[in-house]
Amino acid sequence: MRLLLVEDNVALADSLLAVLKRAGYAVDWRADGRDALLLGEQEPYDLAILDLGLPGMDGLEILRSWRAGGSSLPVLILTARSRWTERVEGLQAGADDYLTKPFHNEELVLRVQALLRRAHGREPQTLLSAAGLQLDEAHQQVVRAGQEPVSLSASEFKLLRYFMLNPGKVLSKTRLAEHLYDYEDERDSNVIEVLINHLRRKLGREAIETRRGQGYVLVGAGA
Amino acid sequence: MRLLLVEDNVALADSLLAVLKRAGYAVDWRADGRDALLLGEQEPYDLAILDLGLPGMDGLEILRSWRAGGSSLPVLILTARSRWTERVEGLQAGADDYLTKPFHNEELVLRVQALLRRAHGREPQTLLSAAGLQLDEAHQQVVRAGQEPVSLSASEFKLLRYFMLNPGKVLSKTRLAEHLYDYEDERDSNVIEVLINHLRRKLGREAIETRRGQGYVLVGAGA
DNA sequence: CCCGATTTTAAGGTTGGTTTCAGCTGGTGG
DNA sequence: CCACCAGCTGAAACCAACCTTAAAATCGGG
Repeated sequence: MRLLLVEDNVALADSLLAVLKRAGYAVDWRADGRDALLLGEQEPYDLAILDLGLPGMDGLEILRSWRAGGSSLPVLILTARSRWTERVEGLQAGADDYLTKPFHNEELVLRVQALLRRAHGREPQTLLSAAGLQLDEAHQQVVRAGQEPVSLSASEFKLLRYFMLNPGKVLSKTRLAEHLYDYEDERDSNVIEVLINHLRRKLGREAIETRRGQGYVLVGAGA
Repeated sequence: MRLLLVEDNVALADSLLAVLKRAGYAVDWRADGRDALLLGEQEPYDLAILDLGLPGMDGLEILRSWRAGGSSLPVLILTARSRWTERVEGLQAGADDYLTKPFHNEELVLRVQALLRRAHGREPQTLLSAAGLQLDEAHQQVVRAGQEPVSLSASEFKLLRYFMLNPGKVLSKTRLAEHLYDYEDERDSNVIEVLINHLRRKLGREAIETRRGQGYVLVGAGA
């Protein structure tokens, strides 16, 4: 699967590139609107992710130009603003989906998957792999190299996917909770600790390391 | 794989062409019925997609003419109407499958794949089978290995077919609803649960497993 | 227009994942 | 060496997701 990412903020683009590549996509990145316009016309991408508010040429213009040229390339729009009219404008210009910043990386990956599935027809093989684990979205289970598949509950799955999208990174309990409950204000509870416990039980004690006072890390399984 | 697309609506044809090409097929497109008739007789296509209600010559006539000439070219019919009698008429004329507009691109590609697989002998003839079940498109029935056929209502059928096209995969209620009601926005209801209940009643309780918070899976009938 | 079949809504019961809780463990700084 | 506190863990309580049934709305054929 080849994606085109059009985003002028370098830091954000870097992070998105990493996330998308880890999710198994081949991604090209352009910061300039005109470049992107041409590239999208010439190369056979499966999907484009388009930021609005670009230098050189606005995202909506690019999109309209592609559509005018008869392209049916699936397009996911990113924008900082969340006004309802903007959303409508984007969809009218021919966008297939719309995501407002800030967003969770996971949500981006989910939307990309949904769009590819819908537009492209065939279910892309979605195996997210990191740290000696393979996460199978289709079957909602994990496989440790050479072992039986382990089935996970909904929140265990969501948490593990977050870890696997950020392997080797220390993730604080606050951040994990925010991810799990979409910005809900923090309660005084140890839910995360319990879930971590469940995951360790299913994946092996050593899979997730504790960094006292900082958070947790998903570590590579030996290999 | 060479496909022939016969469709007079230019916009729709464009979009279908894009989708099918992206799915890896070489597609020729004809808008006129007579052209298509000749082309289908002369060229060695692997499959034809035929719209009903064409200028020049109706889709059903083309199909009947091909069949009269002894062709066994797999044919997938597209139509705007959804009446049950039409469906039967199409299948009796020699169509191999039948798809009513509007439909998801995803579904079109899935059906094309299924038809090609079937035609190339990799699957038992004329029946979609998975998980110990066989789906009889012509009669809207399912057969469980070695048992009486069970007839299904339209939506039960549609849902079950989606399950059988994705055996072993976890399908969320949202996704099932999207598939059932082509793009209609999500209503707050338990239709899917009720339908699942009906299917379980007809296929056996264990045929569909529930993954709490994630969706449902069609499981193989124990071998 | 009427009748039977199908689809949708609604309501109450059930269940298993989620959350809480209470006691425990072990690292850390004084 | 001790006290403290972050994190661990088993089990109980809770609640949203799910199931089931039945009645109401809708559809399709005659």
